Amino acid sequence: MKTTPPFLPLVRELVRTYQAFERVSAGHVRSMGLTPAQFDVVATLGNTQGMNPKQLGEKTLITKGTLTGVVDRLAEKGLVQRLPDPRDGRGQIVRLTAQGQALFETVFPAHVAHIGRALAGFDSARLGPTQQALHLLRQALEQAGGAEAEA
Amino acid sequence: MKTTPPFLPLVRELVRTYQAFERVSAGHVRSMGLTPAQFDVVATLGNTQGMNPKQLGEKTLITKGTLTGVVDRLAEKGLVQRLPDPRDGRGQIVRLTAQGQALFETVFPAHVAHIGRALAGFDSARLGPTQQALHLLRQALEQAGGAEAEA
DNA sequence: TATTGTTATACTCTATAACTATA
DNA sequence: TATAGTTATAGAGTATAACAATA
Repeated sequence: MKTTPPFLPLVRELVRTYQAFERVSAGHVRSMGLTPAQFDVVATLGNTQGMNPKQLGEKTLITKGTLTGVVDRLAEKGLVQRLPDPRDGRGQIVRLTAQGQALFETVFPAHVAHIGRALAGFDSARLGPTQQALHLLRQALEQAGGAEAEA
Repeated sequence: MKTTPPFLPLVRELVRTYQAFERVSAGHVRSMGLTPAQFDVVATLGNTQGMNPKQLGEKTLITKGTLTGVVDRLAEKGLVQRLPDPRDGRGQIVRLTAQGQALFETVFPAHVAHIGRALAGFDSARLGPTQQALHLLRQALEQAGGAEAEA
Protein backbone atom coordinates (compact mmCIF):
# COMPACT_ATOMS: atom_id res chain seq x y z
CA MET A 1 0.00 0.00 0.00
CA LYS A 2 1.49 3.26 -1.11
CA THR A 3 1.46 6.54 0.69
CA THR A 4 0.44 9.66 -1.18
CA PRO A 5 3.47 11.89 -1.59
CA PRO A 6 3.17 14.92 0.66
CA PHE A 7 3.46 17.43 -2.16
CA LEU A 8 0.49 16.16 -4.16
CA PRO A 9 -2.18 18.07 -2.25
CA LEU A 10 -0.25 21.27 -2.84
CA VAL A 11 0.05 20.60 -6.53
CA ARG A 12 -3.65 19.81 -6.79
CA GLU A 13 -4.50 23.00 -4.97
CA LEU A 14 -2.27 25.00 -7.30
CA VAL A 15 -4.01 23.57 -10.34
CA ARG A 16 -7.47 24.10 -8.92
CA THR A 17 -6.76 27.63 -7.84
CA TYR A 18 -5.39 28.48 -11.25
CA GLN A 19 -8.43 26.94 -12.88
CA ALA A 20 -10.69 28.98 -10.63
CA PHE A 21 -8.80 32.07 -11.74
CA GLU A 22 -9.05 31.04 -15.37
CA ARG A 23 -12.81 30.68 -15.11
CA VAL A 24 -13.00 34.20 -13.79
CA SER A 25 -10.53 35.57 -16.29
CA ALA A 26 -11.08 33.69 -19.56
CA GLY A 27 -14.79 34.34 -19.70
CA HIS A 28 -14.18 38.04 -19.42
CA VAL A 29 -11.40 37.98 -22.00
CA ARG A 30 -13.61 36.24 -24.54
CA SER A 31 -16.38 38.74 -23.94
CA MET A 32 -13.92 41.33 -25.20
CA GLY A 33 -13.55 39.45 -28.49
CA LEU A 34 -10.04 38.16 -27.84
CA THR A 35 -8.75 34.66 -27.27
CA PRO A 36 -6.51 34.12 -24.23
CA ALA A 37 -3.43 34.05 -26.46
CA GLN A 38 -4.46 37.27 -28.20
CA PHE A 39 -5.14 38.98 -24.90
CA ASP A 40 -1.77 37.84 -23.65
CA VAL A 41 -0.06 39.44 -26.64
CA VAL A 42 -2.01 42.69 -26.37
CA ALA A 43 -1.32 42.89 -22.64
CA THR A 44 2.37 42.22 -23.23
CA LEU A 45 2.63 44.89 -25.91
CA GLY A 46 0.70 47.43 -23.87
CA ASN A 47 2.84 50.22 -22.45
CA THR A 48 5.81 49.28 -24.61
CA GLN A 49 7.25 50.61 -27.86
CA GLY A 50 6.78 47.17 -29.37
CA MET A 51 9.20 44.28 -29.52
CA ASN A 52 10.30 41.61 -31.93
CA PRO A 53 8.43 38.31 -32.17
CA LYS A 54 11.22 36.48 -30.42
CA GLN A 55 10.89 38.58 -27.27
CA LEU A 56 7.13 38.45 -27.53
CA GLY A 57 7.22 34.67 -27.71
CA GLU A 58 9.48 34.44 -24.70
CA LYS A 59 7.20 36.61 -22.60
CA THR A 60 3.97 34.92 -23.61
CA LEU A 61 5.35 31.37 -23.87
CA ILE A 62 3.97 31.13 -27.40
CA THR A 63 6.28 29.38 -29.83
CA LYS A 64 7.33 31.19 -32.98
CA GLY A 65 5.21 29.24 -35.45
CA THR A 66 2.10 29.80 -33.37
CA LEU A 67 2.95 33.40 -32.72
CA THR A 68 2.96 34.20 -36.43
CA GLY A 69 -0.68 33.13 -36.56
CA VAL A 70 -1.69 34.98 -33.41
CA VAL A 71 -0.07 38.18 -34.64
CA ASP A 72 -1.67 37.67 -38.08
CA ARG A 73 -5.13 37.56 -36.52
CA LEU A 74 -4.46 40.60 -34.35
CA ALA A 75 -3.17 42.45 -37.41
CA GLU A 76 -6.31 41.52 -39.35
CA LYS A 77 -8.30 43.08 -36.54
CA GLY A 78 -6.19 46.20 -36.85
CA LEU A 79 -4.85 45.91 -33.31
CA VAL A 80 -1.15 45.40 -34.03
CA GLN A 81 1.23 46.20 -36.86
CA ARG A 82 4.52 44.79 -38.02
CA LEU A 83 7.34 47.23 -38.68
CA PRO A 84 10.77 46.37 -40.05
CA ASP A 85 13.49 46.26 -37.43
CA PRO A 86 15.95 48.99 -38.43
CA ARG A 87 18.75 47.11 -36.69
CA ASP A 88 18.22 43.72 -38.29
CA GLY A 89 16.97 43.12 -41.80
CA ARG A 90 15.61 39.73 -40.80
CA GLY A 91 13.71 41.07 -37.84
CA GLN A 92 10.62 43.08 -37.22
CA ILE A 93 8.92 45.00 -34.48
CA VAL A 94 5.40 44.13 -33.48
CA ARG A 95 3.53 46.93 -31.77
CA LEU A 96 0.03 48.02 -30.98
CA THR A 97 -1.70 50.28 -33.47
CA ALA A 98 -3.55 53.32 -32.16
CA GLN A 99 -6.65 51.17 -32.17
CA GLY A 100 -4.82 48.43 -30.30
CA GLN A 101 -3.53 50.94 -27.80
CA ALA A 102 -7.04 52.26 -27.31
CA LEU A 103 -8.30 48.73 -26.77
CA PHE A 104 -5.53 48.08 -24.30
CA GLU A 105 -6.36 51.22 -22.37
CA THR A 106 -10.02 50.31 -22.20
CA VAL A 107 -9.91 46.59 -21.91
CA PHE A 108 -7.01 46.02 -19.62
CA PRO A 109 -8.29 48.15 -16.73
CA ALA A 110 -11.72 46.59 -17.22
CA HIS A 111 -10.16 43.21 -16.92
CA VAL A 112 -8.19 44.17 -13.86
CA ALA A 113 -11.35 45.54 -12.29
CA HIS A 114 -13.17 42.34 -13.12
CA ILE A 115 -10.53 40.31 -11.34
CA GLY A 116 -10.57 42.77 -8.47
CA ARG A 117 -14.27 42.16 -7.97
CA ALA A 118 -13.63 38.43 -7.98
CA LEU A 119 -11.07 38.91 -5.23
CA ALA A 120 -13.22 41.21 -3.14
CA GLY A 121 -13.76 38.41 -0.66
CA PHE A 122 -10.06 37.75 -0.20
CA ASP A 123 -8.48 39.12 2.96
CA SER A 124 -6.11 41.81 1.75
CA ALA A 125 -3.75 41.08 4.61
CA ARG A 126 -3.09 37.74 2.95
CA LEU A 127 -2.11 39.18 -0.43
CA GLY A 128 1.56 39.58 0.40
CA PRO A 129 2.13 36.29 2.21
CA THR A 130 0.30 34.34 -0.47
CA GLN A 131 2.32 35.97 -3.20
CA GLN A 132 5.51 35.20 -1.35
CA ALA A 133 4.49 31.57 -0.83
CA LEU A 134 3.83 31.21 -4.54
CA HIS A 135 7.08 32.86 -5.39
CA LEU A 136 9.06 30.33 -3.40
CA LEU A 137 7.15 27.51 -5.02
CA ARG A 138 7.85 28.93 -8.45
CA GLN A 139 11.53 29.28 -7.72
CA ALA A 140 11.74 25.60 -6.86
CA LEU A 141 9.90 24.64 -10.04
CA GLU A 142 11.99 26.86 -12.28
CA GLN A 143 15.21 25.66 -10.77
CA ALA A 144 14.10 22.12 -11.52
CA GLY A 145 13.21 23.03 -15.09
CA GLY A 146 16.66 24.47 -15.62
CA ALA A 147 18.39 21.45 -14.10
CA GLU A 148 16.25 19.19 -16.26
CA ALA A 149 17.18 20.96 -19.47
CA GLU A 150 20.83 20.34 -18.68
CA ALA A 151 20.40 16.65 -17.91
CA MET B 1 -1.53 58.58 -12.74
CA LYS B 2 -3.02 55.30 -11.68
CA THR B 3 -1.87 53.03 -8.94
CA THR B 4 -1.48 49.33 -9.63
CA PRO B 5 -4.15 47.46 -7.72
CA PRO B 6 -2.60 45.58 -4.83
CA PHE B 7 -3.86 42.17 -5.96
CA LEU B 8 -2.20 42.23 -9.37
CA PRO B 9 1.22 41.02 -8.22
CA LEU B 10 -0.46 38.06 -6.55
CA VAL B 11 -2.40 37.21 -9.68
CA ARG B 12 0.71 37.46 -11.81
CA GLU B 13 2.58 35.21 -9.44
CA LEU B 14 -0.24 32.67 -9.52
CA VAL B 15 -0.15 32.57 -13.30
CA ARG B 16 3.62 32.33 -13.47
CA THR B 17 3.81 29.63 -10.86
CA TYR B 18 1.17 27.61 -12.64
CA GLN B 19 3.03 28.05 -15.93
CA ALA B 20 6.23 26.87 -14.28
CA PHE B 21 4.36 23.81 -13.07
CA GLU B 22 2.90 23.25 -16.51
CA ARG B 23 6.30 23.30 -18.11
CA VAL B 24 7.42 20.62 -15.70
CA SER B 25 4.25 18.60 -16.07
CA ALA B 26 3.13 18.92 -19.69
CA GLY B 27 6.45 17.90 -21.17
CA HIS B 28 6.39 14.71 -19.18
CA VAL B 29 2.75 14.01 -20.03
CA ARG B 30 3.43 14.32 -23.73
CA SER B 31 6.40 12.02 -23.47
CA MET B 32 3.90 9.40 -22.33
CA GLY B 33 1.93 9.82 -25.55
CA LEU B 34 -1.02 11.63 -24.00
CA THR B 35 -2.24 15.17 -24.40
CA PRO B 36 -2.94 17.12 -21.22
CA ALA B 37 -6.68 16.62 -21.67
CA GLN B 38 -6.25 12.90 -22.21
CA PHE B 39 -4.01 12.58 -19.18
CA ASP B 40 -6.57 14.48 -17.15
CA VAL B 41 -9.28 12.01 -18.14
CA VAL B 42 -7.13 8.95 -17.47
CA ALA B 43 -6.06 10.33 -14.09
CA THR B 44 -9.67 11.11 -13.21
CA LEU B 45 -10.86 7.63 -14.16
CA GLY B 46 -7.99 5.93 -12.35
CA ASN B 47 -9.01 4.17 -9.14
CA THR B 48 -12.71 4.51 -9.93
CA GLN B 49 -15.30 2.16 -11.36
CA GLY B 50 -15.87 4.64 -14.16
CA MET B 51 -18.34 7.48 -14.37
CA ASN B 52 -20.64 9.06 -16.91
CA PRO B 53 -19.40 11.78 -19.26
CA LYS B 54 -21.28 14.42 -17.35
CA GLN B 55 -19.37 13.75 -14.13
CA LEU B 56 -16.16 13.35 -16.07
CA GLY B 57 -16.67 16.72 -17.71
CA GLU B 58 -17.35 18.38 -14.39
CA LYS B 59 -14.19 17.00 -12.86
CA THR B 60 -11.91 17.79 -15.79
CA LEU B 61 -13.58 21.05 -16.80
CA ILE B 62 -13.97 19.73 -20.34
CA THR B 63 -17.29 20.60 -21.96
CA LYS B 64 -19.45 17.82 -23.28
CA GLY B 65 -18.89 18.38 -26.98
CA THR B 66 -15.12 18.35 -26.50
CA LEU B 67 -15.24 15.43 -24.13
CA THR B 68 -16.84 13.22 -26.76
CA GLY B 69 -13.76 13.75 -28.92
CA VAL B 70 -11.27 13.22 -26.11
CA VAL B 71 -12.98 9.98 -25.07
CA ASP B 72 -13.13 8.90 -28.72
CA ARG B 73 -9.39 9.22 -29.07
CA LEU B 74 -8.72 7.41 -25.81
CA ALA B 75 -11.07 4.64 -26.92
CA GLU B 76 -9.21 4.37 -30.24
CA LYS B 77 -6.04 3.83 -28.25
CA GLY B 78 -7.79 1.11 -26.29
CA LEU B 79 -7.42 2.94 -22.99
CA VAL B 80 -11.09 3.54 -22.13
CA GLN B 81 -14.38 1.93 -23.01
CA ARG B 82 -17.98 3.12 -23.03
CA LEU B 83 -20.55 0.95 -21.32
CA PRO B 84 -24.28 1.55 -21.24
CA ASP B 85 -25.51 3.03 -17.97
CA PRO B 86 -27.90 0.46 -16.51
CA ARG B 87 -29.74 3.18 -14.62
CA ASP B 88 -30.32 5.58 -17.49
CA GLY B 89 -30.87 4.55 -21.09
CA ARG B 90 -29.53 7.87 -22.30
CA GLY B 91 -26.36 7.64 -20.29
CA GLN B 92 -23.17 5.68 -20.37
CA ILE B 93 -20.25 4.83 -18.17
CA VAL B 94 -16.76 5.63 -19.30
CA ARG B 95 -14.09 3.55 -17.63
CA LEU B 96 -10.51 2.48 -18.10
CA THR B 97 -9.89 -0.77 -19.94
CA ALA B 98 -7.39 -3.23 -18.48
CA GLN B 99 -4.84 -1.59 -20.74
CA GLY B 100 -5.89 1.85 -19.53
CA GLN B 101 -5.67 0.70 -15.94
CA ALA B 102 -2.19 -0.69 -16.57
CA LEU B 103 -1.16 2.60 -18.14
CA PHE B 104 -2.56 4.50 -15.20
CA GLU B 105 -0.66 2.33 -12.76
CA THR B 106 2.58 2.84 -14.61
CA VAL B 107 2.26 6.35 -15.82
CA PHE B 108 0.66 8.09 -12.93
CA PRO B 109 3.28 7.16 -10.33
CA ALA B 110 5.96 8.04 -12.86
CA HIS B 111 4.38 11.42 -13.31
CA VAL B 112 4.07 11.98 -9.60
CA ALA B 113 7.71 11.03 -9.18
CA HIS B 114 8.66 13.45 -11.94
CA ILE B 115 6.88 16.26 -10.16
CA GLY B 116 8.42 15.18 -6.89
CA ARG B 117 11.88 15.58 -8.36
CA ALA B 118 10.94 19.03 -9.60
CA LEU B 119 9.90 19.98 -6.07
CA ALA B 120 12.96 18.52 -4.41
CA GLY B 121 14.25 22.02 -3.77
CA PHE B 122 11.08 23.18 -2.06
CA ASP B 123 11.19 23.37 1.73
CA SER B 124 8.79 20.67 2.88
CA ALA B 125 7.85 22.72 5.91
CA ARG B 126 6.19 25.15 3.53
CA LEU B 127 4.00 22.58 1.81
CA GLY B 128 1.12 22.91 4.25
CA PRO B 129 1.09 26.68 4.62
CA THR B 130 1.37 27.19 0.86
CA GLN B 131 -1.47 24.79 0.23
CA GLN B 132 -3.59 26.57 2.80
CA ALA B 133 -2.82 29.97 1.30
CA LEU B 134 -3.87 28.74 -2.12
CA HIS B 135 -7.00 27.20 -0.71
CA LEU B 136 -8.14 30.50 0.73
CA LEU B 137 -7.42 32.23 -2.54
CA ARG B 138 -9.38 29.62 -4.43
CA GLN B 139 -12.33 29.95 -2.08
CA ALA B 140 -12.52 33.65 -2.79
CA LEU B 141 -12.34 33.07 -6.54
CA GLU B 142 -14.97 30.35 -6.52
CA GLN B 143 -17.30 32.37 -4.39
CA ALA B 144 -16.99 35.16 -6.92
CA GLY B 145 -17.65 32.80 -9.81
CA GLY B 146 -20.86 31.66 -8.18
CA ALA B 147 -22.00 35.19 -7.48
CA GLU B 148 -21.22 36.14 -11.07
CA ALA B 149 -23.31 33.33 -12.52
CA GLU B 150 -26.30 34.64 -10.59
CA ALA B 151 -25.83 38.23 -11.71
C1' DT C 1 -40.31 19.34 -21.55
C1' DA C 2 -35.76 18.55 -19.85
C1' DT C 3 -31.54 16.01 -20.08
C1' DT C 4 -27.68 12.91 -22.04
C1' DG C 5 -24.57 12.53 -25.27
C1' DT C 6 -23.38 12.94 -30.39
C1' DT C 7 -22.65 15.50 -34.45
C1' DA C 8 -21.47 19.50 -37.14
C1' DT C 9 -19.15 23.83 -37.89
C1' DA C 10 -15.70 26.92 -37.70
C1' DC C 11 -11.81 28.67 -35.44
C1' DT C 12 -7.66 28.72 -32.63
C1' DC C 13 -3.73 26.81 -30.71
C1' DT C 14 0.00 23.27 -30.68
C1' DA C 15 4.25 20.90 -32.18
C1' DT C 16 7.31 20.04 -35.72
C1' DA C 17 9.93 20.74 -39.56
C1' DA C 18 11.17 22.72 -43.97
C1' DC C 19 12.06 26.97 -45.95
C1' DT C 20 13.56 32.20 -46.99
C1' DA C 21 16.22 35.96 -46.21
C1' DT C 22 19.27 37.98 -43.86
C1' DA C 23 23.55 38.03 -40.54
C1' DT D 1 26.78 28.60 -40.44
C1' DA D 2 23.45 30.52 -37.49
C1' DT D 3 19.32 33.18 -36.66
C1' DA D 4 14.56 35.54 -37.50
C1' DG D 5 10.45 34.74 -39.05
C1' DT D 6 7.11 32.34 -42.37
C1' DT D 7 4.85 28.51 -44.23
C1' DA D 8 3.11 23.86 -44.27
C1' DT D 9 1.13 19.96 -42.08
C1' DA D 10 -1.40 17.33 -39.02
C1' DG D 11 -3.67 16.97 -34.85
C1' DA D 12 -6.21 18.47 -30.89
C1' DG D 13 -9.00 21.46 -28.00
C1' DT D 14 -12.69 25.28 -27.89
C1' DA D 15 -17.38 27.29 -28.22
C1' DT D 16 -21.74 26.90 -30.00
C1' DA D 17 -25.74 25.05 -31.66
C1' DA D 18 -28.68 21.56 -33.62
C1' DC D 19 -30.02 16.96 -33.01
C1' DA D 20 -31.65 12.02 -31.46
C1' DA D 21 -32.86 9.16 -27.82
C1' DT D 22 -34.57 8.76 -23.43
C1' DA D 23 -36.51 10.42 -19.00
